[in-house]
Amino acid sequence: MAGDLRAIHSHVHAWRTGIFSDLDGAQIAQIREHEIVNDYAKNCVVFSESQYPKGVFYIHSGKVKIYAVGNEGKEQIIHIAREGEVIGFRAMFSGETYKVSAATLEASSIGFIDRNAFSQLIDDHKPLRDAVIRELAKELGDKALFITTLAQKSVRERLAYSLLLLEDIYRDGPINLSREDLANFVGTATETLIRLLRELKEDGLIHIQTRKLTILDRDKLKRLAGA
Amino acid sequence: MAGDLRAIHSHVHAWRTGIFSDLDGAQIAQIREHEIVNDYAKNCVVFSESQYPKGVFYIHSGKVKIYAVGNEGKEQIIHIAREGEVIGFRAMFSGETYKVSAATLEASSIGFIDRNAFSQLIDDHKPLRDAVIRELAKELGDKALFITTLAQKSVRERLAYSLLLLEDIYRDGPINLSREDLANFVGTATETLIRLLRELKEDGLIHIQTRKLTILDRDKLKRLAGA
DNA sequence: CGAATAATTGATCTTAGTCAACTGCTGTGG
DNA sequence: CCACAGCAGTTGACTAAGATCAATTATTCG
Repeated sequence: MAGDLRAIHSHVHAWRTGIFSDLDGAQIAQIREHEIVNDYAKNCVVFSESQYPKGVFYIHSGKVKIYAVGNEGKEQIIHIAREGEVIGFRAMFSGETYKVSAATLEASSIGFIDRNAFSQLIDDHKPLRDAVIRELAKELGDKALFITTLAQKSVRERLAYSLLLLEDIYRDGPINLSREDLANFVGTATETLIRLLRELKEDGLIHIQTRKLTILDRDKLKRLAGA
Repeated sequence: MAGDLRAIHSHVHAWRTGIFSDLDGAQIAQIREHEIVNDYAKNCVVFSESQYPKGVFYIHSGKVKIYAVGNEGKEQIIHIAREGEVIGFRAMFSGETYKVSAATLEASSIGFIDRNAFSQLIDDHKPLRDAVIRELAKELGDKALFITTLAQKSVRERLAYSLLLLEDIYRDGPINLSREDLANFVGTATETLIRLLRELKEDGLIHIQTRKLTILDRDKLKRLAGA
């Protein structure tokens, strides 16, 4: 019973974030009609580069990495999506294939909404449409910052910046990523990442328990990431 | 008189690119009613980071760099816009301040369209709305590639890739940028950029005439830019 | 309990950034 | 029209950040 309550709570919460946040109950019910929910294990591909998108994905629970693969096979993680986020609509709107892939970082429950249904919903509901445009615009602003950070900052600064981003994404628990994924998010080699993590630990900025990272001194990290 | 003809021609052409490309004559006329055109000299700021957007800018002629300034004052050029492009709508839709600045790279003629007028146009014209969403989505895909390139490729590869992008932007003449701007586009130091340019010249891939760069061997550049 | 996979460490090497000096344009006023 | 100031471009020497390679130790999972 307690389990059910938690499930319901997280469900309600999820629909209150991201681009669906402005919709009322009736509209959400309408979306639900077109939604097929699937459970994904850890490390499952949700969609893959160069496919044509057939719809969008709504994350009910779990975490999904959005990444591009460079031509030496190295992943660059562009974004980590959490519950409440809709993913995969970029390509749907551009009319192109996916330029990125998506894979679960942990067991996740993800709904699929057919592209026609979603297009229809967007045409019919101005708030949803505005939310989609706002979301696209916001992400584009985020990417400008990401590009600048990548181009101008040292790996150490980028790591600090990334940890702060990740703390928000993993807001209800410790950051939980493989060293490789973390390195691919920061944009560095795994070995370099490990060395820098150790430095941060020795300086008392973070706590490390194998895969689980906790931030201890947010202010110092911010200073390290910025200026 | 010949001057007038050229002006008209370039004008007509400009409206045929970018997000306005799907509009018919009547719709363009309607936009024109709300447009104020200004001439900008070289190196003029069009809009600036942390301002609140009051509308969007339509480039009739000229080139505009869109850039972010890192906290050591170094510019990172995110995009170079050419005639036909609408700039500054990202921030307008996100409801935030500009996250980037825009400045002319050469003398340019740029129209301003008030935010209310533009919003109205978007709500009224589904094709324009779709074009805006498509454009935002497309740019987001481009940024994913840009991020991956920046994170995984050497400066040499990035330079090759950048030159190919720039060739398309400067499609009607040689690439014409200061060494500093080019370096800030590639994401490297000016000195490094100069050394690599010389190598490309010595290998016969490009031709250099002070500020003007021409690509001689597109295929080799593509190979250099990476698979 | 191993086998497989992930994490860590050390040593080495390369790339690209920084600093400093110098050259060569460009445009402006005498 | 030329000189010169100021800025853009170029070059060299040096340095350091970070990648790569190779080996070793933890973890995890069947």
